[in-house]
Amino acid sequence: MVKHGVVRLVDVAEQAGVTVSTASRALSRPEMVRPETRERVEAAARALGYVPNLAARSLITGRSGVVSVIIPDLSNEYYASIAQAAQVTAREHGYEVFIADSGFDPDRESALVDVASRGADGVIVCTAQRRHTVARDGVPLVYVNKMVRGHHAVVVDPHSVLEAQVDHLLALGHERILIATGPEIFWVSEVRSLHAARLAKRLPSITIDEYRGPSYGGGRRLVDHLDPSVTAVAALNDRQAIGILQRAAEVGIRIPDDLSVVGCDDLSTAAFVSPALTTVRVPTEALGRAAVSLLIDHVTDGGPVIAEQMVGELVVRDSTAPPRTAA
Amino acid sequence: MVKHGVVRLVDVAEQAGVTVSTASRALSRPEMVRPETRERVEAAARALGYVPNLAARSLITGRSGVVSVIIPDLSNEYYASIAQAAQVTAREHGYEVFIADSGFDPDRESALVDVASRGADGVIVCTAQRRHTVARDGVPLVYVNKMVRGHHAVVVDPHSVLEAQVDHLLALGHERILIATGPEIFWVSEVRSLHAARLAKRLPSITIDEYRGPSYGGGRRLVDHLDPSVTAVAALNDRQAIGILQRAAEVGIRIPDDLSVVGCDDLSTAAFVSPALTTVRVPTEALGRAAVSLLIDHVTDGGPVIAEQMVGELVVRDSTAPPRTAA
DNA sequence: CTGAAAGCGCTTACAG
DNA sequence: CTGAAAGCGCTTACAG
Repeated sequence: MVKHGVVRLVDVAEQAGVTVSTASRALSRPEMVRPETRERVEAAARALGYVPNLAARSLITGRSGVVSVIIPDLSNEYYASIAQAAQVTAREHGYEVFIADSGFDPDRESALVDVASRGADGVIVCTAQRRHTVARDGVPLVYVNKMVRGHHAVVVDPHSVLEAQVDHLLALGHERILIATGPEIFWVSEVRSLHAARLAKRLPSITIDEYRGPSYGGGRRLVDHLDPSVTAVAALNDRQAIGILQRAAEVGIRIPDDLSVVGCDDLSTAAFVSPALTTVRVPTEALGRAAVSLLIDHVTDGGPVIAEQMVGELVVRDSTAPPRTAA
Repeated sequence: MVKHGVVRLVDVAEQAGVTVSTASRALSRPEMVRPETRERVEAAARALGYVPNLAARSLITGRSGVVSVIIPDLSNEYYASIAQAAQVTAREHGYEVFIADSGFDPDRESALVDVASRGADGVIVCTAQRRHTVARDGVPLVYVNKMVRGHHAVVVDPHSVLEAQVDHLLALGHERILIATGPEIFWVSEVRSLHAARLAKRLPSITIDEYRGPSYGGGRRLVDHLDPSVTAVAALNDRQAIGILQRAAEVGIRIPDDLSVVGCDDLSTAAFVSPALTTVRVPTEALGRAAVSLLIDHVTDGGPVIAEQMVGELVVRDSTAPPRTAA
C-alpha cells in the first residue's frame, strides 16, 4: 500500500516487477525498453493512477516545461488574446503556460519576471512601456509590443498602423488631421511620434497630440482639447477612440459628420460602439504565436537576436467619412 | 566561481562561512538563527544574486505555492476578471496563480484539471457546464459558476439574477415577457429553468426559451424566432442580449420602443452598445476572491463543503422601457 | 544557535 | 535491455 494515496515511480516499478530505472525509461523513453516491459510498466502506472512528480522531474532535468507570459491586464481583451494564442502554441510544443498580470505596474512587472524566471524555461513579457525590464541571467525572454536592444521581440510595426490610418483619412479628403501619439513612456508612442513628425513636416495641416494616453479617459480629454478645425483623428488605440466617440456624443460633435475617428487594435467592442469604429486590426493571435515560436525555436538554441514586425490591416466601419467642408 | 551562473544555496553558505543548513534557515526561517548570521547570509545571497530553486523546495516541502485557475475563455472579459481577482487574492496569501484556458471544451478542461493538479496546491475550475469534472484525489478544488454536490463552489445565485430581471420588467409594466434560460448543459440554465417555470405558472403571460445559448449568435437567433407579442426579454447574459440588440436593429425592431432587453453580467461592452444595455451586474471580482479564500482558508484545512452564493445587482440603462401598448 | 546527515521523487550515465 | 548508484538543490528532524 502507498501512503496518502500518492503513487510514486517506485510503486509502479514494484508493481511491474522492475526497478525504478526501468520504470522511468518505460515511461519517458519507451524506445529504450523491451515492448513487453513497457506494457507491464504502463499497465501498472495506469492501475495505480500514477502521475509524475513534476518538481522532482524538473529538479533533475533542469527544465520545468512551463513558459511564463506576463501581461499588463488580464481583463483587457487585447492582451488576453495574445496570451491565449501563446498558450495554444506553447501547448503544441509541449509547454504549459503560466499567465500573470502586472496591472500596468513596471515594478510589479519586474518582480513577476523575476519570479517567473525561477520556475519557467522562458518568459514572454507583453508590455507597452519602454522602461526596461531585465530577466534573470540565462532565462530566455521575448518581448511583445516593444523592441529592446539586444532582446528578442515581436511587435506590430507602428509605421504600418499610422500609415494605414492616415492614408485612409487622406483618401477620404481630410486635411486637418490630428494624430494622437501618446506619451513617450510607451514604446509605440516613441516610434509613432517620429513618424508623425515626419508626416507633419510634409503635410503641415497635420497636428499631433502626445498628451492623451491610450485609454477611454485619454480619448475623452482629447475631445475637450480639440482644435475645432480638426476634421479627423488618428487615435492611438481603440480604447482612446471609443473615449473620443463617447465624449463627442456628449458635447454634440457628430461622428463621422463633424469628425472622423480611426482607432487601432480592433477590439470586439469596436464593432459594437455607435457608430461602429473604423480601425486598424492588429494580429494579436499572430503576436502570441510568434512570441512562443521565437522563444522555443530560437532563443533556446541561442540564435541571433530577432525582432519580428507585423503589420495591421485597415477595417472600415462607420466612424470615418469625407469631411463636410470638402466633397 | 559557480558554474553556469546558477547560484545554489551551498554557494551562498560558503560565501557566508556557514553550512547549507544554516543558510537555509537564515533565508526561510530567520528567527531560528542569530541576527548577525542571518545578515551575513542575506548579504551573501544578495551579492551572489541567489534565487531559490523552486523545484527543489517544492520537492521537499510537498507544496508548490501555486494555485491553478482554469477558465473557459481567456479573452472573455467575464472570466478574465474572475481569474484576475483570484490572482490578486492568491498573491496576498503568498501563492502564485497559473491560469489556463479550456476553450469551453469539457475534455480539455478535465485534462487541464489533471495537469494542474500535479503542480498546484489547489485548483479553481471556472466553468458553466454541468458535465462533471473530477480533480485528482487529494488536490483541493473549488468550482466557480456551478455547484457540484460534495464540492466547494462559489456561484452567483441564478434566482437573484432572474428575479432582478423580471421584477424590473414587471415594474415597467411588461406582461409578455420572454425568459431565455439556455440549454440545460449549463448549470445556471438548469436552475434558471426551474425558477422560470415557477414564474410562468404564476404569470401565464411569461414564456420561456431554452434553445438559444449564451452567445451573440444565440441572441440573434432568438430574435428570428421571437413571438411578435413579446414586449420584453430577460436574456441569459450580456452576449446574448447584445446579439438581440444587433439582430433587432437589422430587422427593424426598435429597442426599447418595440422590445425591452435586460442582460446579465455587465460586461464593459454593455455600457457602449446602442442602446446602452440594462443588465444585472455580476460581482466577478468577488467571485474570484471568494474562490481563492475558500481554497486557502478552508479546503486546505479540510473544513466542511461550502457553496457560497452571491447576488447580482440591477443596472438600468437604455435598453428597457415601458411597453408601448401600456403606459 | 549551528552542523552533519538523511531524504523528497525523479533521471541518467555507467556497468553489466 | 536492465539494474545499482549517484545526484539534482533544497529542508528538517536530530544531535550537539
